[in-house]
Amino acid sequence: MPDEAQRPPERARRLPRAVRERQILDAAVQVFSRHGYHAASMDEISDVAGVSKPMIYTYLGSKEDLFGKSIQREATRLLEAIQAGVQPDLPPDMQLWHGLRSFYRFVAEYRESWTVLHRQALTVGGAFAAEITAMRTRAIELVAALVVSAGTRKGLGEQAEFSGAGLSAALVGAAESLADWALDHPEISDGVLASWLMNLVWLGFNDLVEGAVWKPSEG
Amino acid sequence: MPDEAQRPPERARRLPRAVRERQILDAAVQVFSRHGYHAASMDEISDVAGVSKPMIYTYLGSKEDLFGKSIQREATRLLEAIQAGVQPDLPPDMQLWHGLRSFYRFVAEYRESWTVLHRQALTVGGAFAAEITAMRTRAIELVAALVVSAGTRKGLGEQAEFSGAGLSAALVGAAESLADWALDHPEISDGVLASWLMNLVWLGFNDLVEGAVWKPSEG
DNA sequence: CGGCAAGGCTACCGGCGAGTAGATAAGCGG
DNA sequence: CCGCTTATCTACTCGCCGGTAGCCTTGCCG
Repeated sequence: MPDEAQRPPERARRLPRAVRERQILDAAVQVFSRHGYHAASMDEISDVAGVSKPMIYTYLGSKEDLFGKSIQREATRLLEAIQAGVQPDLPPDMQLWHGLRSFYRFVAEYRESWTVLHRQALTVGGAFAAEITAMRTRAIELVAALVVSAGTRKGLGEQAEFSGAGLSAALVGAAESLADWALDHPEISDGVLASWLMNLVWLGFNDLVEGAVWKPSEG
Repeated sequence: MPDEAQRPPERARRLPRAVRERQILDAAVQVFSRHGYHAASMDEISDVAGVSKPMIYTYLGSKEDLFGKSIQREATRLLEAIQAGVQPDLPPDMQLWHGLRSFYRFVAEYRESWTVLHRQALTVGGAFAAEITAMRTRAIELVAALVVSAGTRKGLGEQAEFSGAGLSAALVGAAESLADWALDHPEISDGVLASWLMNLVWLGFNDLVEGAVWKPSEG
């Protein structure tokens, strides 16, 4: 089979800059998610991307730049995925439910994105850690708003408002931890995962053992 | 002030091996918790410990050995702190309550230990990550046992048992996340933190907004 | 008071990996 | 078909850091 003439030389087919940049970012996310920032080498990233090292430097700058751009792209993806699934005019519990489902769908589909954001980004001190922490804080505040909203809607917002920040931090942590757990149990659907969390935090264990089960009232 | 004669020469006072080993481990935990495994340098650790680099190698072995021993010591401390606070003959909710309080007390007192265990240990692939993951899994299973025990005690263990693993993972994640949050809010006592979690997971938000509040039934 | 084990140090090696210099080739405009 | 822009490579430099060789020194023990 004379396929050598047909298939152009395996490596280094000339491609427009934008495409190469995307490939490099893909490779970077993959390698960073596997080894973390410090243990990842530019050589391995260039290997995975299928280009040579200088390309990375001419297109995307230093290792730190590259990491920053990787983080930024994945963070944007995550936020957009969640925002796409949430409808702001629904009641708080339904908003949370849809947000959680979108979140777990994203984690399942882009597990490397999630890993690099959740685990690796904090291990580089400085600006990135701050950026990630800020993003996480926004998420917590968003959840806190939902909680307070649900609380005041039923009266007695006092207690809920007081401990809202801490509780929301705990809830976000629970969601993240369950996401990690779900990576090892891909057979569990995002709907089930979200339901577990809703039962855990919205109804609570006590209601659960008494037989009450929360489930989406519509859609 | 003639204090030079009284105070023996600042550096390199001769000390027995056991003491030096402790100092080096203290320094290692401190530096590892600040920079993570890869970004930490043996030079900085030796600086902080107040000894020269070869001492570390003669006493505690390679960088990886040193990290392993640091992890091991801190993990043991954490486990002992928690076990010291828990009484196995109490009902499940009280056991969880006391365990959580001990946990938060430990994190507040040894924040560097917590950081190195929680954040940094996973960034070194291989044996350490596995060890830490195993420890965490044991914690999750322990909590799961409590949950199932509480569930069957009230009848209807079916549902609780089915989702117990995932829920426990979420609960442990919530506890960890709240611990991180508490690092930035040292004015919140361990009792309050533990109470929040108990309300979150044992009674649930729903009961909370309806006015019910869990509190320790004795001591 | 002398010797010797244990404590401790300075000064170095070697490799790995970030980052670069400078050459080469492929396609597009004329 | 000619050149020039842009994509791309090979092959290097250089500093940092894990790890070590060899030497000094303190103080206990007889």
